[in-house]
Amino acid sequence: MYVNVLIETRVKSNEMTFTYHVPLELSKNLIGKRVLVPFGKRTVEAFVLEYTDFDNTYEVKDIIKVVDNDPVLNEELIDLGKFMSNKYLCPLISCYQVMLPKALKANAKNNNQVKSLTYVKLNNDVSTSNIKIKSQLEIVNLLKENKEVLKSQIKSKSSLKKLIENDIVKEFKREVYRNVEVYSNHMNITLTKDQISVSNRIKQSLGLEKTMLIYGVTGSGKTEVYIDVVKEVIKNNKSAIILVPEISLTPQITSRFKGVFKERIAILHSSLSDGERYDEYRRISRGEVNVVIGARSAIFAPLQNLGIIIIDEEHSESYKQENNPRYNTLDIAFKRSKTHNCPVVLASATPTIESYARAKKGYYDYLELNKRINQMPLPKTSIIDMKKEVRNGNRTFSGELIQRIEDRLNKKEQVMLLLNRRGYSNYLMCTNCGYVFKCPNCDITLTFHKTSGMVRCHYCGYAEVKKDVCPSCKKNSISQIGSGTEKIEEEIKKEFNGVKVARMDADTTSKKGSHYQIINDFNEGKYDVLVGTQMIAKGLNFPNVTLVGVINADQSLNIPNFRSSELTFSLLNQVIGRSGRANKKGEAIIQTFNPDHYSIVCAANHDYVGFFNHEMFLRKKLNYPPYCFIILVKISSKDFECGIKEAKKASAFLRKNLTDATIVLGPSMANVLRINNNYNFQVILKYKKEEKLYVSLKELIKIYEGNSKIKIELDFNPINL
DNA sequence: AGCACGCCGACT
DNA sequence: GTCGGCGTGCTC
Repeated sequence: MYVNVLIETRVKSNEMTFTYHVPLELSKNLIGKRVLVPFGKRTVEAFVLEYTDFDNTYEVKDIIKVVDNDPVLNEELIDLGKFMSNKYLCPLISCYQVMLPKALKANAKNNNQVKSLTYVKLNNDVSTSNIKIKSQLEIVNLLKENKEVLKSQIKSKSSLKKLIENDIVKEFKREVYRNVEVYSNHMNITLTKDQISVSNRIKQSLGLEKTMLIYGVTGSGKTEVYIDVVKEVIKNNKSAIILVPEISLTPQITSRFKGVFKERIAILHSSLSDGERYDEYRRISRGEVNVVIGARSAIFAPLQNLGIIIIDEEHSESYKQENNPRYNTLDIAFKRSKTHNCPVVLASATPTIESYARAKKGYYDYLELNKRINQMPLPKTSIIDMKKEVRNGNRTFSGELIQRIEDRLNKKEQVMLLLNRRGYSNYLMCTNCGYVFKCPNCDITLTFHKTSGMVRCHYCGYAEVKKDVCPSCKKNSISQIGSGTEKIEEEIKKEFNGVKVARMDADTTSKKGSHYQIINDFNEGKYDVLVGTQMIAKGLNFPNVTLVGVINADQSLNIPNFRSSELTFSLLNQVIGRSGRANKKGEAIIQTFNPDHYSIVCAANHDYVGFFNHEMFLRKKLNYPPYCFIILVKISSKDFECGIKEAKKASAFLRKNLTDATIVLGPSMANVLRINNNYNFQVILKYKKEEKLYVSLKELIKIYEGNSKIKIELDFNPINL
């Protein structure tokens, strides 16, 4: 018997498999299992994809052993991998690897991470009557009473050892799951009329392959609707996947689900250890849970009998994987929805332009939650023109923001301040000669990390000790340019004597549990002000927050990306929504140098539709999605000249081979030309319908396969453009 | 990833 | 001539 297996290696074609012979004693149900095979001079793990006939064109080797008792890839996942590989033209093996937790990937070193505990019990075949020693008798009596006892609970180790040696006591191992600590919070909540009507609409669609979009303003209680619908799904003996962006996978939301679904839920978030993740995954694949809540990769959870897929904050960029395979979670959700005949529910206060457009066109069912559950109006929001403030000498905080913060401090209410720039990490410049510290390998300024005293490159990882003397003019005049969250924290403390400030960004939340700690402490009123990056904008619910301040709304507006307005609108909308969530009226202040920009004005007016219409007008005019699809063809090389030459060839090839229905732009230099000493060029394809697309792209990939000087990569509907 | 193969410069 | 540098291609 012979099988085709998939090996992690840079082979010619994306789907190339290798054929092995299966020794008779190993030969049952190998599909989807991992096997150990000799490969060249190495021994590697491989996924078995299919049975095949003997092939005499090359010498076929034997499988060494079968790694798994149960398949790690079921039929649906095998199929899903092929679908992804075809859709994104990426290596098939990468699709399978991304679906699985580390412990189940096909890996060179096979580290099975099943945790087990050792128990002891009496050997019933051996008499205990001639035991005289007191400590041994105690153990025997204990085992007579309790049958099975954890080995570590028995105090007299030497006596136990003796009993085991004499075959009176047997020890055995039992598999256990690691104890994943999840806070559980059960609230009895009565749904509002609006929530019930949305919930009912979804329930009516269970069992159908369709997509529904909930446009729900911040604080409209989407979580309750999810819980209500999932309860119904479970009643029908089906299962549910709920996806949330990683940063909003906080205890505030997960504990709500845990409180309702108890041990029937698996929670997959990034702070799980590899072992914990493996345990959660096994619980899912064994059918011990029927609800999975997690970030992007949870879309691959091998639940049988899926009844619904809910994608919360569907606009979030985190649903697109930014390295190979560059999949979009929504695509995978639609595919699984088709397989299982179940609805996909997308929800957001700021749906992507594409999703809302599809809902308007009737491709998606449109549902709306347009009122806050507390019946309060959305926060009154003012826009502050920072150009005027700077003229008055207010560089960081406007007079109005200072005055409002003071007011809240007096009232013992809380304030959140958003600055979408991580930490203090800004670039360093010599104020004498203008020298800027740059990475030697990339065209990127180095960012300063105060904790380690190092400057780092966020693209290639290069790091060096921060210098105090300018390498160019030798003057002692290096200064940090711009302000990050840490600087805001400092300045707030300077401005208000005795104010208690917490900061939440990538630097303060790297430790396990610190995220929860900050949220919890702020919630309990241990701090007056919470300063943070976009991390604080999503999903959090603090009843006592009545003021939200955006320090610099232009940060995301100025990035060179056709989605920058959408991003800005969405971020502002989300963070404003953190204000006034309970019974106190909320307020928000946006500081900006572009007070007339439509994304800022619309965000302040809570006007999604206004924003949508304006943005659609521009997208149509400039021919961007949803009026077309975009594919980014990335061409990179260590050699600048070679890169340009091949990028030109690639664009010429595409112009020649694609029809006139496709616009081929470029080649041009990538946003950051040089990363890790690789020069990056790009060709952009815009099309509505292109029948020769896949044929031509496959051919293009083929031209460069095995070319070690040039790397070519495709990004379907890129988010960074 | 690791190893063989092969093509070209330096040197006993 | 021959040793060895490393770029290139292959592994069922």
